[in-house]
Amino acid sequence: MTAEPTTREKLTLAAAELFRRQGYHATGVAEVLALAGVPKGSLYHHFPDGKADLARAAADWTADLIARILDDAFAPAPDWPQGVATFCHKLARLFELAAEANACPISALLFDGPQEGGFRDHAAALLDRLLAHAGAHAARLGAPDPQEKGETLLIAVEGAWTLARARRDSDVLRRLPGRLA
Amino acid sequence: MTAEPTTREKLTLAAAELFRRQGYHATGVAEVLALAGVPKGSLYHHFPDGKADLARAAADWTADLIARILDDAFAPAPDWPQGVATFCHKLARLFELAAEANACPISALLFDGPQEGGFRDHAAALLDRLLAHAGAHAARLGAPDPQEKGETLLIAVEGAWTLARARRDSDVLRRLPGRLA
Amino acid sequence: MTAEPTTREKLTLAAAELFRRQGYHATGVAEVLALAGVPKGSLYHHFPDGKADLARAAADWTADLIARILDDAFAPAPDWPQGVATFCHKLARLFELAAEANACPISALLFDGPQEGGFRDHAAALLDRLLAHAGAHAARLGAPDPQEKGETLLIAVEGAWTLARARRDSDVLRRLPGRLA
Amino acid sequence: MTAEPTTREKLTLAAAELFRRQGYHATGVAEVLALAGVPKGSLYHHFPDGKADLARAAADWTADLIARILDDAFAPAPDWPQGVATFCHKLARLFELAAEANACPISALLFDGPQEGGFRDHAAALLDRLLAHAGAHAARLGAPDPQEKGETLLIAVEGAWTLARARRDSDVLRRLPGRLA
DNA sequence: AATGAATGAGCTTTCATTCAT
DNA sequence: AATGAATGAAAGCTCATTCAT
Repeated sequence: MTAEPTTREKLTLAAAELFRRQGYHATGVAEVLALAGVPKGSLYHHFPDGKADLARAAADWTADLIARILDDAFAPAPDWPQGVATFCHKLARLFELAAEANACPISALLFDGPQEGGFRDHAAALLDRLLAHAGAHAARLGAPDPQEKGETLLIAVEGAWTLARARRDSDVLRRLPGRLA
Repeated sequence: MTAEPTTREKLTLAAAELFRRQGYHATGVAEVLALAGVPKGSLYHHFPDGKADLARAAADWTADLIARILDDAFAPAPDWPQGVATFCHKLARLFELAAEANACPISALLFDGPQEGGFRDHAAALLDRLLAHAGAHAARLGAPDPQEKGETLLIAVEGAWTLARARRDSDVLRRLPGRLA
Repeated sequence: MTAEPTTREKLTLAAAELFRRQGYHATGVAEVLALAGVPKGSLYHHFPDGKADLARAAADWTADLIARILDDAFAPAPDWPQGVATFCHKLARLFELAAEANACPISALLFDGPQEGGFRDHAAALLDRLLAHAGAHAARLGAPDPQEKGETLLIAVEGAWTLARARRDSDVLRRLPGRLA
Repeated sequence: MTAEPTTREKLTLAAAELFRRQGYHATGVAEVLALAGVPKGSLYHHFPDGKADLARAAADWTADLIARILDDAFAPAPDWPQGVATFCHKLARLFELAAEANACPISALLFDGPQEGGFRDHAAALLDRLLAHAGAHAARLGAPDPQEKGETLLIAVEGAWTLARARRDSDVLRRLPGRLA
């Protein structure tokens, strides 16, 4: 039995979904409210800074999602390369979930947001946490140069998602481990 | 002797610059006109479809720029890896030119544009032309699997630009050849 | 030993302060609640008609304040002119209390309030009471034409406060008795 | 044959009228646009800072109006007191023009406006110009202490308008010269 | 009596575009 | 071809108020 999500959660999820699919600037708060099923006035009760706050919450939520996928892929892995392979397959499935306009969640959360406020620094901090997270898995699995391993994984995944999106083909992500070898 | 750029060229350049730095939706036509130094009413003579036309012209211009950089890097190269190294260094310099908010020109032109019209297909075609271009250089230089070489280069460069942007550090691009080896 | 003010008193004081400083329409109920340190939901228990009620209470409180200042100035005065002089000096001190944006409390309470409801008539009645109050002091002190004396005092004080405010200089009020002579 | 007023003039006049009658904060830009008969989008072409710009323009227009009334009253006057009398009668007529809610144009333009931006200083400068204007007439007519004469006139007129408004009686202004004697 | 979430009408402003000259 | 005024839909946000606990 799943509890009814709170208004705040509904808004965060709707924002994360729409900002990723359409981008921050291409998405209106009215769209977010409609998808969340929440009336206009409620937004500013939970997110006093409005759309910018929504972007922060969506970025946080997305970073948590990626961290969880990293853990799911690497926790049971016997070594780093097999963890990478599992991670890429999981991302390919994530890619397929949103049929149209699959912006990479990581890029989307990092680079499209309010220009004012500390959004960019906040996003950069989230990325650093993700890189540290990946690096920790690499170290635990005994990979040499664990921090660089994490960075390389991120670079590869970001680039592959871009090509997958242009081609509308999730297999670009699935074939990524082979390309890296 | 460089001729005074035409109004159309001024608008295209300004649009390419701003769309890359801020994104299509975050940029207003008024900003483009101001940067181009062109009066309000002129836009629709040169770009009858307005902002969407501007996006197409900016994407074309950017694709030409990347193709030119590819040629400059690979034409004099003795083999594929050395061409890759030169290309990455040239991109690092391009990255540094726009001090702030360095969106990757390739990603920016591909994914942020008008949702209507054939923009997305147009952008995908531009990317395919760039991949073919890179693949041709790989073939000419005798690299095995030339088409895949081109794709891998694109993936690596896209991902590295992303990390470089988050870190605000062009060296991520300069160190990319070492990482690929 | 001063008792802790009631919620109603806290709200009235905060409203009187803010309505005078910024005007009724420029002040949000949220601001009043914040200054009073009272939670959102409490307002409508104490002031069922909401903001309009708050305006009435603030006007009443302000009228009482002015009446008290009149009494303090004129009760010990040997004659009308000396009472006027004391009153002007007391107002100059009141002016200085609120460093910025010193709207005259009398004007503020009279003319900026809800447009509906009997607010305007209520405020006019308060002013008449103040005029009668001043007139009574004039009569008691043996001034000729006591009612007109009260009116003239009000006119002078209102006008002087206006100039003092524009000049940000309380001395305009202090020099008023000399000007009247 | 009066020329059709420009859009800018229509907006300025409508704003001056409504801001005086209702106050700056109680007036919506939509009301101004409706009274001016101008579509929404045009406002920001002529007044880039929107409502705040409108307040400045309305204040300027009102200051010019008062200066003109001063000139009309004092230019033909044989001495200062007779000029004052004429001026007060002209103001009484102005008072009657706007049947309801007759805020004093001078006070309204000075004290109710945007809180940010240099509005307050701008308004204070306008008042100083008006005071200098009145003082010049006093000097020309040979009145002693001409500058103070101007200030006293302003104080009296401001205060009298306030009482006239509360009483809804323009005669307060007409009787002002007698009171000053 | 007290509380914080909920509510939607209304606010000012920005937008890409069109029109008249 | 060039220009600046005009246009109204839509944007993000604030508001006083009501509701459920």
